[in-house]
Amino acid sequence: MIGDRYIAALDQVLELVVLINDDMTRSLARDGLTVSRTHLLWELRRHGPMTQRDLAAALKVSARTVTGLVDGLETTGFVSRQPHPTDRRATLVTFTERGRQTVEAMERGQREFAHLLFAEMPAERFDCFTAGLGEILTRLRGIGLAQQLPGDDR
Amino acid sequence: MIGDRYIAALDQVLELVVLINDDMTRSLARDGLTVSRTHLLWELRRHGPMTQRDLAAALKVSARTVTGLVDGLETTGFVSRQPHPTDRRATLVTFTERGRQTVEAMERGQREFAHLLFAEMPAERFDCFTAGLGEILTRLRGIGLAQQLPGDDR
DNA sequence: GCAGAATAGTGAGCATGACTCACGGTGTGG
DNA sequence: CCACACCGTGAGTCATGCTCACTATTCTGC
Repeated sequence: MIGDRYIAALDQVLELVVLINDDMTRSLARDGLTVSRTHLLWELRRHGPMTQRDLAAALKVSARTVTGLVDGLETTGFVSRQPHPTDRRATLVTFTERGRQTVEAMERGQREFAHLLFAEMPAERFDCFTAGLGEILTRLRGIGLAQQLPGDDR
Repeated sequence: MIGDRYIAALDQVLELVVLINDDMTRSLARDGLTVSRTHLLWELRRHGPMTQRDLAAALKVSARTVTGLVDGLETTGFVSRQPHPTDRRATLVTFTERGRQTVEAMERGQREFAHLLFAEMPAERFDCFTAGLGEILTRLRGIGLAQQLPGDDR
């Protein structure tokens, strides 16, 4: 049956999801980080200093959760809270030197990881793989939105 | 720079990981399940009734965690605890009727999902995609073990 | 210019899932 | 038959997530 090949392919995709997740979690733990806290650092890297409110929106998480994440990152010395220059209600979350260096090191690590995954792959297969991946992503983004609508909007 | 294409491909893979994770979490929540509890149900599906100790080993999780997962699944009526026929220390975790039906429904859902992802993809691209995916998985399995050794053995 | 609405952050309290440590009940090998 | 190993779980901890309530501030509309 042809559908079995699809099942097998989906199993492969799911295994990939698990392996990537585990690998990330493990390597982050070595830096004293968690996945959620790293997402926050990444967002900070992309946007520069941000208010916690903006972080909550960017991470699609409640404001309260951001308070907790920043608490943790502040305790472990990756970020610091600065007063907002014009809005005394808000705080600006900024990198410490250690935080900045850690994120830069992670970027280098990611580059190495990408190389390790793809560098030895024949160019033709790489192109075809990314094409297939892109097609799946497009499809997933579509149904992802479709499935969100009935249950919860947001 | 050629490495940028690898980075872009890795970004795609990471986006896939996130999308799949979110999709799974959402659809499981509709059934009153979580990812962890579903892993347990899956293991039960593959092996039949199991002791909690075996479940802990299969899920790569502490025995205490399994107690909590089974507690939850028992409360929501997916599994039940049965006395072990020969070892009075152990309990056998078995499906309830509802649990069995739910898992079977999930299997059908997975089949549909695989179809939805791949059925419209040209055969040639599908073959090439799965080939690339397989290559990456092989590589990841290798380094996954390699990376475990220095940090933690286990 | 000032009252009331909206916004920013956080305390309190809850659920889940992961861990360790300790402990009681049970099985088993010497 | 006794010491040791093993099964499950209570107790306590940590990290994420949530909501609700509250304070402090800012903005708006009259």
